Amino acid sequence: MSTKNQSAISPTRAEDYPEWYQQVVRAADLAENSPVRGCMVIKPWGYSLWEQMQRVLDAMFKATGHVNAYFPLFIPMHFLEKEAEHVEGFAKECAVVTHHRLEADPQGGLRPAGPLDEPLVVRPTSETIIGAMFAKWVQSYRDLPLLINQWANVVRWELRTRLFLRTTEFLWQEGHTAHATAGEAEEETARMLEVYRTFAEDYMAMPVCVGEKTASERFPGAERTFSIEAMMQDRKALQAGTSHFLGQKFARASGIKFQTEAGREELAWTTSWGVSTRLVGGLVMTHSDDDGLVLPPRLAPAQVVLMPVLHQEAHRSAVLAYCDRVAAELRAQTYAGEPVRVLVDMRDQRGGEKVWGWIKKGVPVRVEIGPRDLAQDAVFVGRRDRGPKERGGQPRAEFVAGIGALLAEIQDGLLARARAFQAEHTRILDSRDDFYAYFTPANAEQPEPHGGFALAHWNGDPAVEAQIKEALNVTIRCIPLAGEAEPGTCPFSGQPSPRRVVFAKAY
RNA sequence: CGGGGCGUAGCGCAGCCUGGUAGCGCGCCAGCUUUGGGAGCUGGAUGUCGUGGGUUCGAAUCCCACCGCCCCGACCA
Repeated sequence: MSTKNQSAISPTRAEDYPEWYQQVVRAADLAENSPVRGCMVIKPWGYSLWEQMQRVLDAMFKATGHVNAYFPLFIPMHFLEKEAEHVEGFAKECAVVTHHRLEADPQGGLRPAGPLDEPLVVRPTSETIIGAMFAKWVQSYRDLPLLINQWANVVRWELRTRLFLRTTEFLWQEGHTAHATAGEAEEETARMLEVYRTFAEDYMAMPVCVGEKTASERFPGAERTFSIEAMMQDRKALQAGTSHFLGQKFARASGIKFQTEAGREELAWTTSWGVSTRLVGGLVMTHSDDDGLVLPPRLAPAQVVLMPVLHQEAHRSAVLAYCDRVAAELRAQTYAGEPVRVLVDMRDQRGGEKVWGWIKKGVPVRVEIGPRDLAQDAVFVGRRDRGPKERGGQPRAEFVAGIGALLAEIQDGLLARARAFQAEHTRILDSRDDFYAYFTPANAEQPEPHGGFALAHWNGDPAVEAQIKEALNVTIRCIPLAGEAEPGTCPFSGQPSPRRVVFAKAY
């Protein structure tokens, strides 16, 4: 087969962005749809990517004083009823278990038997059950702060799903903490938001806007919700992580009380924060190109893949030995304080197929090693952040010694490119007309990529927010925390505005 | 749940308008050839044409209902 496709992924981003996303996920073998509607099977390459994320985040949580625990999947239904806003927010999307036994039915199938006294809700999030446990664990101010995280699956019965971005069941971590004072809980909320920002930018190479949510976008039951918002290549915003200051609402609902040093009984102040497998989707849509996935080195399950060229039997053992040597030398090198992750692809497959396979899987550095390289003590190197044809020979020792720097260069390059993209599609807008024009595609039938982030003034009125959402499907992604608050005039209401907020279409 | 598109071999699709008993590409299997590159040739295996009903001598094709998938909305991490 001759090479006729210009790119490995079809359609391209420009042709059909949603379809491109699905094809990238598939071509990289990250995940596929399951027999159960809305759920996904995460395949080994996708899961190892999630494992990399888990590993880094888990270390960051531990470094900030948190410990892991595990709470049950099932929540007694009446627990959900404890916090009014929380019920309202999640009731619609809860899966409910009502039976505990199956028996044969007359048609030869199975039917549920043994109804439960009280139905169990499959956790959509664990505030309520963790709150119930915290209430038992917290007696004294000496028990605070209580800093717990759990890695778990949760279920939210969504109407519309997309691999990684929104699935019925997804994997995540949820941190839950209890504190003696509002100030400490607010500090915790900010601290974890900063952990997420660091992770997104330094590891995922995904620049984010950090800010607070408006009331309408707030977590059900939270007093304040903060998020990191990233821009995907179709210029839509992706909420990539959230951190909530829950005030005393859940403490009141669950009875998390403690005695102060003075002997008074007080309600604790709680927080919760989480990121999910949605981050994988965000990673895909931030860096990938029309040839498939592009992984930032710090999270790539394999940072370098070695592909021995084994055409002639006569050279086979020598090439393999050389390959092993290069692999060992690379593994002895470090990048970002860790040994370089090297994978040797020994599969009996045609060279071109193998190369394209790893391009589509996004491995940062590809190395082809054949007899010719061996003879010259060299390697043949390709970078995922460059074109597939842009590759060349290099002395072995030089390549090995420079691998850490090369990976750093790729990582930094991806972040810089993503930052430039975000900056390019962020506008300061001061008139209603400009705003509407910015978010209206020229061709409504086949909308071309348009819009982005708009920094505009807002008077703080939810009605104004709702009206914009209604008209343009554009929402306030966050009220940015960074930078000086610059007062101005809300172009939608003509009223004064304390500062600019970030508007965008969102996932 | 509304609007649009689509369910035919493992994957991607043609065939449907104008009914006659299923085809292409890739993949897979075998053999030979090739080898710094998503290989070439030859041969081969693989389909209750989403499900159920109807019309008909005959349905992938026409009609009805249902199910599922994708996109755009409503809802959401």
